[in-house]
Amino acid sequence: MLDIKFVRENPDIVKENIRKKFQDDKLPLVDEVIALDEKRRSTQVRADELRANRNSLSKEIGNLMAHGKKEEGMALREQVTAQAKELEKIEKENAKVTERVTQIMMILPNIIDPSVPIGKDDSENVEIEKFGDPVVPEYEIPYHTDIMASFNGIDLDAAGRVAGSGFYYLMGDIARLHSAILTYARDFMIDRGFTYYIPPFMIRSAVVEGVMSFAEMDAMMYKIEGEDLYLIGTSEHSMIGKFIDTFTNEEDLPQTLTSYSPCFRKEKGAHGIEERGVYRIHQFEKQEMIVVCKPEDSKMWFDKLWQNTVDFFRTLDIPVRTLECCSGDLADLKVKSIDVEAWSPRQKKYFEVGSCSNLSDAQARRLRIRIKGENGNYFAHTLNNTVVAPPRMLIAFLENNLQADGSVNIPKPLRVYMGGKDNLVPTK
RNA sequence: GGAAUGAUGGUCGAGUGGUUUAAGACACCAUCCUGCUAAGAUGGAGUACUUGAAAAAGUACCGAAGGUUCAAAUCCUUCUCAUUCCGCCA
Repeated sequence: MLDIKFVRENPDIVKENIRKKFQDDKLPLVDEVIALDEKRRSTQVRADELRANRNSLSKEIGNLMAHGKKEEGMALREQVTAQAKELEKIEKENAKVTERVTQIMMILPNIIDPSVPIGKDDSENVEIEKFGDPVVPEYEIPYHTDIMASFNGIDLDAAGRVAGSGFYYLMGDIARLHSAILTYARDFMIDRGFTYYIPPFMIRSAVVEGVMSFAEMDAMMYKIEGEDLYLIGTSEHSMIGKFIDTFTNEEDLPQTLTSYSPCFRKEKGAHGIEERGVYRIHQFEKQEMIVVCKPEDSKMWFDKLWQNTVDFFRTLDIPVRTLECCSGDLADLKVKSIDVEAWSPRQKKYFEVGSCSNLSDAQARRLRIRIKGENGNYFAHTLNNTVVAPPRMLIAFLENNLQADGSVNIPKPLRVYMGGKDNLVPTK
């Protein structure tokens, strides 16, 4: 969400930005919102005048009544009643205009960072850097569910009967590996100075509506029947929700937080063949990082955040690359976003395992996340990034650590969480 | 889940329809004054929007949203949260 004052003073920048994002249908909204805003301000001035008049007359009525001058009081009362109609009309008009202004401001995209590559859709995203060699071994890498099955580690049939498609049972060493990765990720981020959080896994509709659009909400969120509660789609929802309508003291910044949560997503829409198994599912777990910082620090934090994920995957011997979202693929609230993708030796390509976003002050303005500063108050900058999200991450882990004999290497940092084992041997 | 009580500024706390411009205290900031582990005096200080070059002014905000009224912190309705008691429970 942009600052209406910025739009008023820089309509050309706002329009140019819309063009860069290939959303030309939104161009007329800029002039519309500027005109509406002007109208809103003029009606507010009139309404304030009327209210000021009413306040002073009411006070006089009070005085007159107190001194027993009933008739004079009644006369004034009629005056106030007379202008009440105009006030009501103006208030209604003002509310209507304000609603439309807010509506437009919600869909005007944030000004993208100058470094963002221009492109229409995800096909024009740009690879930034590769970390580690994307090796394709000579032996065949089976589909990830088959690798898991060789350890007796997955039961999708039973999950289908019990909960439907998009759910899974993980068992034995594979389940333990899943937990080990999350615990390692937690400690990895704590060691880098982040504060560990376990947030609420359900949130109210008011918070949901704050952190996402209605369309996203419909496509993602599970609602609890008979309650005003939704299952979170990511811990970002409850972590950012924590800051809604708050002031944070400048000296308490930056807030560098790492949160664990299960995530629940409807995943409405069609899925390709490579999304079978535990790639795209209704329930997964995620270690996330959230940063709330001063505006001048957000670029620096953005680079630190995605670097954390890259480092994490590299300690587990998984080759990754960073892929920058082009202008057309960038969500409207974001100024810049980089996906971390892991190498799949089976598919011989990279696939998304994390997403790092800088929202500048757009999310903060929308949710009134403010900083109390020495020289006045201002909106914070917010960022979020995935540390790791198994079981999808297990796909990359198993494919990259699979040996010719079907066993799976446990990289050194993970062994302490796996009972000291340095490899897993298939049961069949 | 049932019942009772409550929610007021940075903190405590007064306020049951009209000199409330939210009293008072504590904490805070500025200035002044005073020779002693600091006290005192005066003043200032919230958030948002609007008008204005500025000084300043106006409006709204007493948990939230509605309502009644010329006028609401105060009355009415709904909701949220907290505390206590009972019940249930890992």
